[in-house]
Amino acid sequence: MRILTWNINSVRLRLPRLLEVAGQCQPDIICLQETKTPDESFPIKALIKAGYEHTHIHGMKSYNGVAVLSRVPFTTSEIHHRVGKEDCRHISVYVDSRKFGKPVQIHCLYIPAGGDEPDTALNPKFDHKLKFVDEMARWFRDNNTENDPLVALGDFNIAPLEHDVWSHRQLLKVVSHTPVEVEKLKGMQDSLDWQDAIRHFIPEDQKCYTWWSYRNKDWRKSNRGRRLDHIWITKPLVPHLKAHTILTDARDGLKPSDHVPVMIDLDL
DNA sequence: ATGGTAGGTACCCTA
Repeated sequence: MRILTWNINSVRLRLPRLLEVAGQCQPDIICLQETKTPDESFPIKALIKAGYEHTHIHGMKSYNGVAVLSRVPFTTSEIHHRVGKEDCRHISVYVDSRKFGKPVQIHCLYIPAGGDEPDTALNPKFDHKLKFVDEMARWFRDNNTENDPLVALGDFNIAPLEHDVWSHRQLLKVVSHTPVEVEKLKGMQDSLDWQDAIRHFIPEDQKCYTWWSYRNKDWRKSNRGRRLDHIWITKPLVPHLKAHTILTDARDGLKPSDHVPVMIDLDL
């Protein structure tokens, strides 16, 4: 089973790029963030036509929005409201698997970006981000065990490791790489002893990015990237993890998202 | 130290 996550930054504008990625990579399950559209204007027909007959979408006007598009059926699909808001940042689906006595849960997350100022007293968006990550940690721990097969993926808006950013030193005070966020994300990772599926393949001392700002003139040349998009799996899934792909080339071409798709293969 | 670009929307918000 091939699972892909992508912060698409408007699914309506990016539909041709999405169909291109789907055709090239043939993922079984596509998880999107920042779809930026209410469900009634989600381009669902084109995706069904492309083979993604099973859809779980949860969007709103202008901001946020998450979606799961699948070739395989779900047994359950859920919408989760976080930190007392209804801002379309967490949905989940359950997929049956022969390998486990219970379904595999897939959680599609769009963690708040957190604004510019890394100070909760001055910036409510940063406070919201930290509370969101805390709540995720608590919720995963309260609703599951480390023996359950779960996948958590999406735009986490945090680059936790030194080599998840182009300059550790220069980004220590930049939202996405501050010590307080990294500590919160560690708390979330500890909640179910989550394994970082991408760092399973790419050593921690090697640079790895999934996002490059639109503000850089030549993103490839300057290469000031960050690894904001993640795929985490619980321990029972680790023996089934076969491959990963970061579709860096998707940052090129006509009307690219500032994030690139990230993918894993699980034999389920 | 600053400002740079993109998307959606409605004249400004978020990233």
